Amino acid sequence: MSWNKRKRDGEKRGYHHGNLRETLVEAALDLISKKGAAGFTFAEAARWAGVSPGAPYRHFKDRDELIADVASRGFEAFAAKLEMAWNEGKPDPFTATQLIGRAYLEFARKEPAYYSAMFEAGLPPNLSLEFAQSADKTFNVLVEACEALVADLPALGKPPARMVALHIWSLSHGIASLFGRGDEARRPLPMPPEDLLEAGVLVYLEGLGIKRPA
Amino acid sequence: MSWNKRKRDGEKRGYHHGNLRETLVEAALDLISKKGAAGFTFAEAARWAGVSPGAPYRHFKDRDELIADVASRGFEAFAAKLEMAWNEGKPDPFTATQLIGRAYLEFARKEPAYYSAMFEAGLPPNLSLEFAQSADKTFNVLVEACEALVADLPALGKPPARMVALHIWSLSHGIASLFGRGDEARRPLPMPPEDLLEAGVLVYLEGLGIKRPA
DNA sequence: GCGATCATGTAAACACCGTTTACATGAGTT
DNA sequence: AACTCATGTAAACGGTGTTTACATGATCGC
Repeated sequence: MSWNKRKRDGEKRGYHHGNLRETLVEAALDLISKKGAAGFTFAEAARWAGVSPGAPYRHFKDRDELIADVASRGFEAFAAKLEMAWNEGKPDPFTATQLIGRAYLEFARKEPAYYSAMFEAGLPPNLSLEFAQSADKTFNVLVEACEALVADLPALGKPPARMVALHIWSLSHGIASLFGRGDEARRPLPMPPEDLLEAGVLVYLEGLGIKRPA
Repeated sequence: MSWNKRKRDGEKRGYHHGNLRETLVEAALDLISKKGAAGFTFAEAARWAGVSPGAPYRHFKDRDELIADVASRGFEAFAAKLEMAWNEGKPDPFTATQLIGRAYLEFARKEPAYYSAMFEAGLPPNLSLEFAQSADKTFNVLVEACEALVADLPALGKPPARMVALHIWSLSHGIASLFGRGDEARRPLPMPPEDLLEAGVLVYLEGLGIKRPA
C-alpha cells in the first residue's frame, strides 16, 4: 500500500503510473459527464491520465470493457442510493416508494456519467458477470419494495411484485431518459420530472388499490 | 424527374450519382439497424452508396445532420403509425389507447434504426426545425388520444391530458428502451413487452377512474 | 542485499474515420 | 454552343482504436 509516494494532485510520477486503473475510471466519469458516452474516447482518457495511448490496454481489453466497469460501479452506487431511499420501507411502503422514485431521478441528474454508461452506452448485458450482477442487485431493491407494497392486498388478483417493479422502473427510466437531464434543452415540461413521476406512480398505485396511509 | 436512367439495383452510373441524398438515408437505415446509431459511420454510408468519402458533405453538413434527417422521417412514420392505431378513438378511446401502446412497441421493434436515430442518438433537439416539429407531431397524437380519454371524467380533479400523455409516453418509452428489442439478450421478462405495457396502462387508467367500456 | 521475473509503462505502426480543400464532370439554362 | 453551378473525386490533415516490440522498475525467492 505504498504506491502513494507523492502522486496525489498533479505531482510527478516515474515510469509507472501506479494507479492507472482507478485513474482511468475517474477519467471516464469526467469525460462521459462532459460529452456523453458516445463521445468518450479511449485515447482521451489516456491523455487525461497523462499516459500513452496504449497503456489503458494493460487494464481493459477495450473501450467497452472500461465503460462496463464504470457501469458496474454505477449500478452499485445506484442500488445503494435506492436502498437508502427505501430505508426498509419506513415510514411506510407507500411513502418510501415515492422516495425511491425521487432518488431514481436524482441519480440520473446528479450522476449523468454513471447513468449514461449504465443505460445509454448500448453495452451487451453479457459483457461481464459483474455488470449483469450489479444491475440485478439494483432491480432487486425495487422488487423488494414492491413486495412490501402489494403485501397487504387481497390474495385474489394480487399483482406479481416483479411486474409492479417493472412498471415503476420503466416509468422512471422513461421519464429520466426523456426529461431527466435538466441542463439540456429537452422538451419543456409543465412540471419538474420528479413531480411528473410522483403523480404517475400515485395514479398507478391508486389503480392497484394501494392507498396512502392516513 | 428523369434521373432514373438505369440506376435502380446496382446498375452502372456516371460521374454523378443522381440520387445520393435518398441513397444515403437508405444506407443510414440499413447500417444503423445493423450496428446501432453509435457505430454508424459517415464514411461507411458513402461506401454503401458507392461514392467517395467527401460526397455526402454535398448533402449534409455532417454526420449528425444525416441522423437528424433520418430521425425526422422516423418521427413522421411514427406519428402516422400511432395515428393509424388510434383511428380517431374507435371503437372507443380505452381500446384505441391500448392499440397505440402496441403500435408504439411494434414500431420500436420493427424499425430499430428509426427508433435508434430518434431517441438514442443523443441529438440536440434544436438541431433542425424539422426534427423538433416532427417530434411534436408525434407527441400531439398521444395528447389528442388522452384528451378523449379524460373527456368523460368529472371536471373536478380531472387530470391534464398533457400529463396523462407524458405518463403513457414515458412508460412506453421506458419499456421499449429497456426491453423492446427482442433479438438482443436483454433482461428476461416474465411476459412479452406488449403485455407488460398493456397491464401497466390498464392499472394506470384504473387509477384515473377510466373503465373499460362494457 | 540481490538478481530474476513479470506487471505495467512507452513508441511506433496500421487501418479507419470525419472533415476540408482543390479540382473534375456534366446537366440545365440561355 | 457556351456558361454556370450543383454534384462528384482525390488528396490531405489530425484524431482514434488497437496491436506489436521494447523499456522500466516493483516484487519476491534466495
